[in-house]
Parts: sequence; structure tokens; C-alpha cells
Amino acid sequence: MTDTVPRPTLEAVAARAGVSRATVSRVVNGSDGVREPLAERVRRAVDELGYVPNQAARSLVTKRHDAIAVIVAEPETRVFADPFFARQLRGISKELTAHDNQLVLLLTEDRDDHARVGRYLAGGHVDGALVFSLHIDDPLPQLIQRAGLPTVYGGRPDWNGGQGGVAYVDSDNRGGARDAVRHLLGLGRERVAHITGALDQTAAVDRLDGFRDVMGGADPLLVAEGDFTPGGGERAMRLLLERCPSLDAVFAANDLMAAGALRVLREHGRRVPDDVAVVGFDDMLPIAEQTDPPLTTVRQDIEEMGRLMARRLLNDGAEPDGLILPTMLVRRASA
Amino acid sequence: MTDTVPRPTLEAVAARAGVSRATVSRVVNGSDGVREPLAERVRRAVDELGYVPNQAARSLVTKRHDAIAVIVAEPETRVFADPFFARQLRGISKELTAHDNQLVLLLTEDRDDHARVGRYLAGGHVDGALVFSLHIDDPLPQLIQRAGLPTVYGGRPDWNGGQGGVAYVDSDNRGGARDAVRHLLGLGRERVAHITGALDQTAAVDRLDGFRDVMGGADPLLVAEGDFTPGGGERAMRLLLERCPSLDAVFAANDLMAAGALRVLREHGRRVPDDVAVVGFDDMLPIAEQTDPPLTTVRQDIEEMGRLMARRLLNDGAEPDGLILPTMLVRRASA
DNA sequence: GTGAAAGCGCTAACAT
DNA sequence: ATGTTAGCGCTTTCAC
Repeated sequence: MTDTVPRPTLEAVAARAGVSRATVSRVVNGSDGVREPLAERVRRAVDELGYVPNQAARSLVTKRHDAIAVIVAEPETRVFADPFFARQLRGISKELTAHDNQLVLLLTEDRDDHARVGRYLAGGHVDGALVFSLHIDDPLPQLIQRAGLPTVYGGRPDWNGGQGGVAYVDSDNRGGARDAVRHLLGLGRERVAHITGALDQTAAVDRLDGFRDVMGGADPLLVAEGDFTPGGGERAMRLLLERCPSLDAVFAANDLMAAGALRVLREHGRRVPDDVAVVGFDDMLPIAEQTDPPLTTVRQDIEEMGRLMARRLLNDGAEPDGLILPTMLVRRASA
Repeated sequence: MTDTVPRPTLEAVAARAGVSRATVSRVVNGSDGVREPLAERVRRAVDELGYVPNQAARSLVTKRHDAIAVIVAEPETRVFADPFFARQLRGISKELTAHDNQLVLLLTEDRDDHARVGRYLAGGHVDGALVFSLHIDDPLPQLIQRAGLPTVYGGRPDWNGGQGGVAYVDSDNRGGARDAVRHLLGLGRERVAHITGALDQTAAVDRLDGFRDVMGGADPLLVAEGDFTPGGGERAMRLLLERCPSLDAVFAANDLMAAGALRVLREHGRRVPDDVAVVGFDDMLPIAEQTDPPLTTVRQDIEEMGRLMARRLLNDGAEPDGLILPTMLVRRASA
């Protein structure tokens, strides 16, 4: 790494402005109590020297870092196959930026990474953590709790978080699923099937619960387990068609699977929505708009979710409980 | 932000091990020259206390941060509509992790952000920068150069970078485009059209150049400008169909536009590939595999690109020149 | 080989 | 209102 020219220090600015370091520090940090003529002199010196505070030195004494870690635990490539991740990141980034915080991204794929992340968090580089994509039984939360950092989870964790519970932000997966199924029922459909997501993620479980809320004790053969991938959606759709050829509607736990289902339906000569109506979940563009026919789906505001996670963390609004964002049914041609 | 328990310091470890701080420091940093019995005592003390070095204190003296900034300049939402971004990030993350470096993500959308980023880089928080998604005339490179940080660009920048040139990693856009067009010609197609990307990005320009390398002075009406979005692909395809109803092949500068073109073609009753053969660029899954018919396209290894960028930066292999990665034609059903 | 001591650049009491 | 001073926790000469 090429050496960078030594940057001016507080001392240098103080000398140039003919004041003490403390005064410069006050001006730089916007602390009041420096009279105008002086403050102005300092500001000029700062400009002339191109002074920028050394963050390491500052952190050393303040014990703050103005940085938070975003941890995405995703061993599979799933995250990278959809824009979800990028959207949340963007929401987070916006909020963090507004509060002058930096975003340190920690991507983890396997156990080794977990240890590394644990060490990093314990190392006191960041003021808090935002955590995503947890699967049931993920060891990460324990590591994080041990590090004793304020943390907000993205998506309802599967464990209660002990005494105080845990701070998280999630979409109203269950309510959204109910809306989807009710919409199908409202269309006059009678045999509504469901393709679940990977059931080791709470989002999948919650959407399944929503489906059941409305369908009650419907034929269990109308539920097929998927995994949130297009391939999984295809397999599940084939299975459903085999088990219940008479089905007239499908609610898939995400758009990717709905797209897969659409293909299988076409392959089997079923017209959508005439023969079978299809609803997805996410409103993930460009998927939802590009399917044939365009997908009716449940929209969740991913970016807002990211923003709110960051906001809670920064406000120490990280009160240990869940914040649930509303979803919205978006009608297109598939149902 | 809840206060975190004070963590043990070097001093504490030294006391517990009955040695000096200097010795502990040596052991912790793997410096040789500490005899075995002692070293072991220190290691035990570290474990027992759960000591983790304070990075701020360390940086203060070493002036290194073991962190690099990844800057994604993307005012539009394009990045977020495709998995490109996430893939590159993943490659970078892997490489960085292997070298015990952290990834600080800087997302920028507008001019204000640029100033912020400039300040951040100048602030000496990171040891280097990786920069993406530049558009022609982007002011960012200047800011970065002024900060004097080692930098590697993702994708060929449009400016020479002055004296020494500039370090970057890019796919062989031009060569890939040539392969695509030759493939079409090899299929016996005679009127090959091209839908370009946003021509303020070098990737789009290079792909267009590749097209022209092969097609020579073909009818200029066979080239329509797109913008890398599906909508842009649709518009361009309509235009092309209008101008040259006899076209029998299309090379789109990315898969998203190819998908749009496919829809328009179908809408106009042209069969693919029988009437019109279509080739995309990127091999962006799940897009390329999910279109109807699945897309023949030019694959670029995005993750590898990210990895190499990081590697060059860390090795100070940031020699000021370009590294071009090969592309590969992937045949599916559309051509 | 090991320890003592001098800072790195900054903030925050405490004086004045 | 401004300056003086004592560290923050670590690495790194320099003695021993």
C-alpha cells in the first residue's frame, strides 16, 4: 500500500491559528463556547491546511466509532440471485449516511467466518450491528450477544432472545400471506395451493401460517415445500399438479418460486390466470413485472425495512421488540 | 447506544502473565523473539481474559487500518435491479477476508454524497479504495485521486488517469461482443442488429465496438441505443423492428435488455430463434435461464472480477494498468 | 530475549 | 472563554 503523505494534525492547526489544541478541537467538533473572531481564525487554518481529524485517535478516547456492522449470513448463493440484499443495504446506507455513520459489511458463508465475525465484533470496531438472513439454529446470534453490541435483526429471529426479547424489523409476512389468499378466494377460487419457502427461515413459516389462517384445515396435499428458488418453485408446482390436478390457484411464498410455477403451469398447458391464478410475494422487480403474465404479488418495502433497522439502532431505539411493516397486494395479470 | 463493558487491555494481559506490555504485544502480533515458555503464558492470559486488541489504538500508531472502502456510485436504481453488484461484493469480500481486511461500503447517489465520500477517504480511515459503476464525467475519480489513496477501478474508466494511467479490472467486453456476433453470423444470420447499453458507460461503448469490429460498416440503422434496462431493451427492439423488419438476429448489450427484446419479438409474432436469434451479455442468472426461450449469452465472471480487484489493491499490485478477464459464450436456446 | 519509555493524535477534565 | 494537562491502548525504538 503506497504511503500517504503525513496529514496535518490538530497541533498544526493550533499553531497556525495561534490557539491551543483544545480550542481547535472545540471548533472542529462544533462545540459552542468559542468566540467568533477566534473560531473563524481556526476555521481558516483548518481549510488552509486541509485538516481532517484522525478518526483512530478520536475513537481511542471517545470509544465511539460512528460505524456499524451489517452482517449478512448467507452460505448459499440465494442472496446473490436476488436484489433483495442490495435494496436493504441501500436503505441502511441512506439512514447511516444521514447520521454520519459508516457501514462495515460482513459477509459470512461458513463456520470459520462466524468465528471471524465474532472476533471482529468483540474487537470493538463498531458501535452496533445489523443482522440478516438468519436461518434457524444459526450460531451467529449467540456470538453477537456475547460481544455485547446493540443489535437489530432483519426479519423475525426464531428465538425469543431471552429476557428482554430481541430488537427486529420485519414485514408483515403473515398478514401479507392472508391478503394474498383472500384475494384468490375473492376471485372465486376454491382449491388454493401454497408453495412454501425454506421452512428454516421464519419468513417462510410466517407466510405458511398466514395461508393457514385463511384456508383453515384445507387439504394438506395443497401445501408443497419449496426453498425460495425458481427451481424449487418448479418442483413444488409439479408435485402439486400431480397431487391435486384440480387446483385452481397457487400462492407462492416468493416471486422467484412463482416464476418457476408459472413455467410449469404453461408447460402443462394450464392458462394463467384462467385455469390457475398465481400470486407471489416480494414484488421483486424485475422478476414480477417480467413474468408472463406479469405477477400479482405482495409487496414489501425492503428499502424502508433497511432504513428502519438502521434508525432503531442509531436511536438506541433498539428496544427489544419487533417492528412490523405493512405489506401491500399489487395486482397484475396473474391473479 | 448501550455502553459496552470495558474490555481488557494489553496492560491487563501483561499483568496476568507477569510480563511487560511489550512482550504481550509481540506475542499477539506474531512477532518472533519471544521464548516459548513465556509466549505460552501470554497466550493463556489472552485466552482467559478474552483479550482482543483495540484497533483504534493500533491504527493510531501503525497508521494502517486493515480496511478498504468499496465505493459504488450509482445514482439510478439500476444496480439494485440486478445481482451484479452483490456478486462483485462477494468476490471482494472473500479476498479481503482472506487478508484480514474489512470492507467499508460507501454507496453514493448524488453530489452531496460525493463530497462526503471525498472527506471520508481523505480522513484516512481506510488503506485503499475499490470503485465501481462510474459514468463518464463522474467527478468521483478526481476526489479519490486527491485523497491520494491506492485505488483500483472496476471496469475501464473513460479517462487515462494521467501519467501512470490507472489500475482497473474489466471483462473483455469488446472480445465478448465479437464472439456473440460471430456466433450469430456462424448461424447463418445476415442482418444482425445491436441494442447498445447506456453509452455513458465504457462497457456499453466497448461492446458496441466489438459489434462493429465484426459487422464492419453494417447498416447503421441496425444499431439502437438502449440503457441496460428491460424497458430500454423493449423500446430499442421496437425501433429496430420498425426500421429493419427483415432483421434476423439481435445482440443485446446485456441480458436484461435481451429479455425485453424477447418480449417485443414475441409480441410481434417473431419466433426465437427461428425467425430472430437473440444473444445477451452477462449470463445473469436467474434472468438468462428464465427467459423464454432461455438466453444464449456472453458470460463474465463477476465474482472473480471482484476478487481480483481486491487482490490487486492488497498486493499493491495496483500497478496502473488494466487487467482484462476473458468472457465465454454460453449457448442456450435463443441463438 | 525482555522491559522501560516515548509517543501516535485526539478529547475532556480541570485550571485560569 | 481559553489554555493546560492527563491519558485513551497500543507499537516500537532503545537499553539492558
